[in-house]
Amino acid sequence: MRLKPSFYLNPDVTVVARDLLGKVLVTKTPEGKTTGMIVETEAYSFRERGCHAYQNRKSARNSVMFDTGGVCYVYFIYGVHHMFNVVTNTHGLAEAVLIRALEPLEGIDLMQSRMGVDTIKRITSGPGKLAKAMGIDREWNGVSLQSPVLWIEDRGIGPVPVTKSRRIGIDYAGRDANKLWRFSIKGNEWVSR
DNA sequence: TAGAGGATTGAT
DNA sequence: TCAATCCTCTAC
Repeated sequence: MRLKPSFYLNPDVTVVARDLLGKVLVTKTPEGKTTGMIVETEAYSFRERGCHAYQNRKSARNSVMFDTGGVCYVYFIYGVHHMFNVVTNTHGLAEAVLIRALEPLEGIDLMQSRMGVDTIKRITSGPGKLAKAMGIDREWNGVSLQSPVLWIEDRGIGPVPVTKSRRIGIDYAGRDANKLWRFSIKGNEWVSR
């Protein structure tokens, strides 16, 4: 069952990040449908330095973060990778959850062909890789999670055991880099390295 | 308008 | 540990 718009409006982005674990991300493209269970996320808020929208800094790139929760925020980085985020909270309060790893469920053949490999292991274990495997690029920026080509659904997996840790790659954020805002399913073999 | 650097990855 | 590689932001 597809997550309702209200799910994304929670004023605490860390709660959404945790609750997304065990949910299933679905994309549909002309090539086909791919799905994967979310096993690792990170929370970002305008209130802290690790975030693109820190201190409400708004730009052409991150403007989608200021939208009402329930759309996706996709950006290109390092000249190589796309990052897929879920925007949360109400309009004007820029918060988002970065999806860092999935457990592939359906459309695995398609994911493998997009990645140019024939193994299932580690094809979605990292934010850059899962965006590629799911066929997501910056053309998807701002797309609603209620759209017919992109959504997240609850398959009744229920509460999962959660591991909290520091976020990755934001050493420049000073004290905020120490926040335990990375969430993963405890013991899951599909989390990023 | 030029220059620096980034919410990463995979190979060395 | 380092290069790939390009878009965005900042400063001039």
